[in-house]
Amino acid sequence: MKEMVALQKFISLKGLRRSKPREWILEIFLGIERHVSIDELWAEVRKKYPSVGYATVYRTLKLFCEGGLCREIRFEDNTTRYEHLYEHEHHDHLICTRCGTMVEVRDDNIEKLQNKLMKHYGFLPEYHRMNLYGICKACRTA
Amino acid sequence: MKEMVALQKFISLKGLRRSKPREWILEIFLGIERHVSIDELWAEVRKKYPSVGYATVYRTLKLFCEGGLCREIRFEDNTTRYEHLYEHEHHDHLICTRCGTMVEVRDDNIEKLQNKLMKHYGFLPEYHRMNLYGICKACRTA
DNA sequence: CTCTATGCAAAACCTTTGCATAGAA
DNA sequence: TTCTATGCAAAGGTTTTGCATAGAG
Repeated sequence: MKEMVALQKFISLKGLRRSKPREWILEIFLGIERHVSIDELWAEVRKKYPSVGYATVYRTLKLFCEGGLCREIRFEDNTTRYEHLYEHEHHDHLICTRCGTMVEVRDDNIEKLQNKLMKHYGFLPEYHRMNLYGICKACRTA
Repeated sequence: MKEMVALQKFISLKGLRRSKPREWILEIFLGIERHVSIDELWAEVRKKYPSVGYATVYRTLKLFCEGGLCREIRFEDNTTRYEHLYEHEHHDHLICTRCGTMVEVRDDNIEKLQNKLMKHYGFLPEYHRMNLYGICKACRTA
């Protein structure tokens, strides 16, 4: 898949070396659509490739971030998670405070106003994080 | 001050007890307008009240949060900080990626769109966190 | 008196690193 | 061969807790 190509390209570019563990971790990571923590990803990787160590997953995720394949996100509940980034558009999150469900959203009007707001305060916009918390439909009708 | 009254009220309500350390910590906390980490606050508290322990500051900040006096915020750079909340309006942050300067802002149009967005996805809005990152004027002209 | 609050130190976590060995190029 | 990558274990940080004592009600 194209992410694997992007990874190998990035690896060559940096003068690093291809390796099986990196390919395995990317394969498993891409197969999970949720945002995963290192622990969760490690557990999943080990199911199929038991030899992989925690530190490798840790270092590999950092490498993926550098290579533009994923993004680290820190939530209010003290957890650090990683989400797919490669060819994914920028998006924000709606998070259910009951069940934890997360929906990726994007609203161009909000984006515009955010940039306008930054400019108004003299900032050159770079990026942003917006998490909207509430109770999802399923939880409200349950 | 009114925050002190609110604190004592909250303490009675919960069947807890008043104490000097709690008053001291609140006094120092309110005197700092920046967002502080536990360490920073502890250092400031000790300057005036050397007997106070780290764990007390830690537990007291949690208590303040419960009592609606402060809010814990976790930033992308892995730091946990606390900001005043009592009778402070909701606000978001503009953060300079060069110097770390933080500006508190509020944009009602954005707020409205955020609520609209949540409702569109079936969420009952509760609260949100929005951090906009960029380069501030001072850093750009420096 | 009774039960909470505190300070200290240690435990529990999570993140990051050092090092000897395996593996790419 | 020469470096990088890996797994393990241990080190670093930070957050949280246990416990004996002080203190509030």
